[in-house]
Formats: sequence, C-alpha cells, structure tokens
Amino acid sequence: MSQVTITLPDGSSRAVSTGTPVRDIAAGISAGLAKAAFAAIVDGTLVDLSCPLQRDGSVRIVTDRSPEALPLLRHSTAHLMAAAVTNLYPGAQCGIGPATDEGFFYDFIVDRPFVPEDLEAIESKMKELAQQDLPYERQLWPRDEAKAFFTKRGEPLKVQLIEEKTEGQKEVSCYTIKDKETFIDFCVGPHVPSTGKLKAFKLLSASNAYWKGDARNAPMQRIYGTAFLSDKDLKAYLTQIEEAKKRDHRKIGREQKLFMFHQWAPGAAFWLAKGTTLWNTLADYMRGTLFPAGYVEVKTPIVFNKALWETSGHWQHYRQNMFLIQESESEPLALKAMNCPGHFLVFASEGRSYRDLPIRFHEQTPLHRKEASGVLSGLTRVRQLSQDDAHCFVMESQIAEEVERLLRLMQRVYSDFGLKYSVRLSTRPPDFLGAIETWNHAEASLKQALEQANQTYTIDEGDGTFYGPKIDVDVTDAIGRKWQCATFQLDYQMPERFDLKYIGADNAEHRPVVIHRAIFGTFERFIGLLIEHYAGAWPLWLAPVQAIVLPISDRHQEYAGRVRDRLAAAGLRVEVDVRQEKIGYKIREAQLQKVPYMLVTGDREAAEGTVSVRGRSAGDLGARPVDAFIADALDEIRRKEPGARAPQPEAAET
RNA sequence: GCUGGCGUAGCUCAGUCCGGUAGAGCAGCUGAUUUGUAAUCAGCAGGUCGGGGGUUCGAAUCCCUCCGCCAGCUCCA
Repeated sequence: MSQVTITLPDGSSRAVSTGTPVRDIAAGISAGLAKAAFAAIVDGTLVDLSCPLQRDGSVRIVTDRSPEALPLLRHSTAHLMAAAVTNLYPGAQCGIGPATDEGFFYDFIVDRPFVPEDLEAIESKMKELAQQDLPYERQLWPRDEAKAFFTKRGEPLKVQLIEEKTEGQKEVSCYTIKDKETFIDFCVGPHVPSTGKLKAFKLLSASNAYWKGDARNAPMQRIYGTAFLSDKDLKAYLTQIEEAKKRDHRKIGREQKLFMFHQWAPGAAFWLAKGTTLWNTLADYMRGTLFPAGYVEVKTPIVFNKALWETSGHWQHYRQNMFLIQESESEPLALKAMNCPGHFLVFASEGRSYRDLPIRFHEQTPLHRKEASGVLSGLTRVRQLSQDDAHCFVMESQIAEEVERLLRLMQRVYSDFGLKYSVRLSTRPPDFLGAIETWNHAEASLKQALEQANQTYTIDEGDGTFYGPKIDVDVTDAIGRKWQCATFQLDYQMPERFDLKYIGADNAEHRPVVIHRAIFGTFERFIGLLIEHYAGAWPLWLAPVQAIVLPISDRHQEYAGRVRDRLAAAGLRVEVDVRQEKIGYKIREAQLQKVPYMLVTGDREAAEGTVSVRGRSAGDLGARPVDAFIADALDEIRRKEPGARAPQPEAAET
C-alpha cells in the first residue's frame, strides 16, 4: 500500500497510507484534538475532516481556536437551517446560504413570507437536529446525475448553480444531513463534521431578497441568523445588538432634540437648536483644521444649468440621482449633487501659476441626491447632505506629498474624536479611462503617500473609480461598527473635461490633477456616527449644552442667573433649570440628557461665590469657585477631552 | 424602486383579529410645595386614530389608493 508523508505545523512529519482521512491525523496526535477538530487545512486549502490524503503535503487541523473556524461554523449552520426549513416546509426551494461577517443567511422560495413564529419553529428544529449530532456527509456525484437529481427534486435553482459553477467538471460535491428526511445540498464545502458542533446559534430576521440579488429574478425569502463558537460569544453579540439599539442616533437625536424629520421632506433633516449648535461646532472645527493646512473656503451655487452637468459628465451618468428643475422657458436646471464642477469653474476663473499650487477649495454647502425612497435611513442615508468637501488642485509631482498631508490631517481629526479606522487603497478597475502609465504613477504615488504617513492599509484590487484610484477610510465606532467616512480620490478626467490648466515653470500650459477629498464624509452621517459612538454622552467640546445650572429653590434663581451669565460670557454653552422642582428631579433630567456638568447652586454657593459641580459620570465633585470651574472647563474643551482619549463608552449611564 | 412590517396625544404604547362615536404612563399646563445630588402631591388639558376614497345605519377597526417610517434587497461618482 502506498504512503504519503504529511508535515504538521510544528515541523514534524509522519507517513500514513494514501487515502487516510485527515480526521485520523488529528486522532493520531491526540484524542482531544480529534474531538476539537472542525476541519483541516491541507496544503493551504480548507477541507473536511473526511478528506482523504492523496499526496505529500502540509496539514493543519482547524479547531475552534483557528480563525477559519467561525465562518465554517456559520456556513454549516446555514445548511442546518436549510435542512430544518425543507423539513418543516416541504416544497421549499433552496437558493444560496453563505456565511457573512456577522452570521449567515439562506434564501428560499416558499409559498408565503416567514413570520416570527416560523423562525421560532425553524430554530427549534435546528436545535433538535443539532442535538442528534448528525454527520455532514460529503458525496461526489457525477455532474449529470446531480443535475438530474435536483431537477427531479424540483430544485431548478440548484441545477442552475451546478451548471454555472462547475462547468467542465465531471463530478460535483454535495452534502447531506440525514434525519428522517435526508437534506442534500450542492455545495463545495467544507463543513464541520457533524451538527453536534453547532451549539450557539440564533435566527434573527427574515426578509425579502431576489435570486442573485436581481429584482428581475424570482423573489425569495431570506432568513438571517448568526452562530458563534460558544454561548458566551453569542450572548455577547446579542448584547451588542441591544447596545446598538440603545445608541440609535434616531432615538438619541429625538431625546436630545438634535434633529427631526417630517414626512413632507423625506430624507432631509431639520436641525433643531441643539443639533445646529453641534453642527456648527463641527463645521468650525473643520474650518479651524483646514485653514492652517492651506485651504480656502468658497461657496458655489446650488442650482446649475444642465450645461455644467453635461460638461462634467453627470448628465450622462448620474442624472437619475439628481433633482431636476424643468422650467418651460429655460434649459433644464439641476440641484448640485457634488461640489466639484463648481470648484472647477472657480479654478478656471483666473490664470493659475505653478507657484500657486496646490490650490485647495473647501466647501460645506448642502448637496442634494435623489436617493431611492427605500434606502433612506435616519442621518446615515439622506437626500440633502453637506460634506466637509474640498478639491485640491496639484501638479502631478505633488500628488504623493499632498496625499500624505491629507492622511496626516485625517489621522489628527479622527484622533480628536477617539475614532479608530482602517484604510483601503482601491486600484485600477477593468473599465478605466486614461493611459495606463498615468494610472501606474497615480497608484505608486498613493502607496508612497500611505507609507510616508506611516499608514497601514489594505488593497482593493480593481475597486477604484473609472477616473482614478482612491483611498477609502472606514471608521470603527465605540461598539465596533464600521462606517465609511473619509475618501480621497485622484481625478485625471475632470481637469480634461473642464480644460483646467496652469502655467508651469517652463512657461507652458499644464493640466493639474484634482484630489476630491472629505474627512467627515458628510456632516449628517458623521453626526449620526458620533451620536452612536458616544451614545449621546458628548465630550465637553462637542456637547450642545456643556453645563446646566440647577438652583436649589426659587430664592437661588438670581444667583443661578449670574452664574449662567459668567459662564456664557466665557463662551460656555450653559442653561439654567428654573423649574420649581426638587434638586433630585433636576439632576435626574440633566443626567438623562447627559449634560457634562451640573452646577448646583443653593445658599452655601450663593454666599461663597461657588458652584457645587456634579460631573455626568464622575458624580459629586464638590464646591468650586465659579472662575475655577470656568478655567477647568475651558481647558477641558481645549484639550478635547474625553474624545481625545481612548473612547470609553458610557454605557453605564442610562 | 422592490418585498414585508408598521403609522392611535409631544414621546412610549394599549385598543384593530370578532365595526358600536378613543385609553394608560411619561412630557405639558394650573395649584399646592421652596426643595442639597437620578422622579413631591393634586387637578386640568391634550387626538383630522398618516392623507384621500369606498363598504356600512355606524369605521381607529373591513376594502382600495397615496404618503411616510422601519427591516431587508438593489443602489450608493
């Protein structure tokens, strides 16, 4: 009998007979490993434990501690769910059922949508199947036989998948879970050895989806669920979902009276007084950051003639996303969906010298995008939005340095908010415009800039825009969710379209390169992100109300008013709670509003010229002279605490 | 835009299945209380039941339609 030699991660090797399943390797190492084994990686490929070893190579056993385990487990859980569904709803057709970042889903064609009771029933069935510890058995079927089988079983979608995914193959792999009914699914695998490995899962929601995500195809019902390696992890995830609900910016926005929506202006926020204060704080912060970095602020029109959009190409490519104004006597007009064309006109409005470059136009005016009604969502997806937009006009030789400056700017901004982030470089797509050398140079410049700025990044091959490569930044908030915020895009096309030029040192005309860039992204989305990041407990420098004066009784109103005036004169955002309520009541309200400082003023304070300071999270801090409090507060604002520190979710504050 | 769910007082929600002219808590207002670190007591007021149309003697409730919100799909220069 022939033998193969396999190498283990510790460098040791052993010889086994050809065709030995990897399971036996695990068993040969230790009984514990065999028990903990989920799958194996043979020569870099993830395979089932049942996979027979055919040639010499490396073997690593995947256990619950391996990074590969979780997606594998979730994929297997999706199969388990499909088994439960076909068992409970005969005639249900299966689509696809992959693992996702947060769990898994599986799509089905069924007679009616799933309701919550269905999910409970399916979950119970899954638990039952898991308890029986049924093996996931891999079978290789002749391709034609598999097609015939699924055709006969009334699963045309599976037949279609086999045809598309296994063209030219003689055999296809299928997995079975054998209960009273046998569930068979076409799938490359691999899977956990048996359903007993699936111990911590939960179905979360059902919704509509389309076969292959295309609305022209058959409508399907998708069930989402999640699975983890332990109950503890599952519970932690469910707790996090609860926490996310508590932090929902729509809820906190209403509670703190930051913004509102009205059905007569869908997708456009009304900024209430406190929200406007917050907005202005952010807008001024950004101005204060950009001005020293060499930016100038401009304001360009909101409505433009169609001609502008034809020049920019938006009329051809983006018109369906723009609000058009059609008046009988004029050419069509359109509300701007981006600032760039306006900035190009400003750039072109005077002769530009190489000595002037880089030129950086910053603009915060509102933009309008006609988003489909179904995608609107709170502040995160709106029709009226404002960006911390800017366009940098540079010489090609300046790209790397300019992008490096941008990266450093971004690093500073996010650290001021205590936000972590990750950076992606998106490179040339298949349908690019322009010369390939230009692209190569641009991509090299971006990489150079990333390295110079000490910025780690990943590469999204082929995900750039058709007019240039870009850098996208995903911000991670205090509870680990990602939000796409900053974006830096190189653009060689628009300068052509708008015939932008500058006079170089050689006294000849040259084409500048444009960098489209934003750091917040949009104010709307960024504020939504910040609300959820801080859970409404604003650091002092951002808080719409930084301090509230709480007089103990009516006779302290006058003193409270004087305290308020002094704080306001120092530039602090301060209010007084003048209601005839007990101090405990006023404190409770202020706590719920998450006002950073509560200043209790009674007889003692009025007599001594002090305030008794209560911190939102620190509690009673004792009496302090008014001036001392002001000085401390201004210092805290200047240092942007606590946002400048590692974000500490104040979840304990309810 | 598509699929499903939802829309009742400022907010959170009950009432809708089985049609009989709207209910709670909080917020608000008034009065009493003058309060020392997370809810003082009492009273009052507040609603075109998302809009329009229909069925019916009678519609928050049943039907049609439009709008909005939520989840998901698709989209996101």
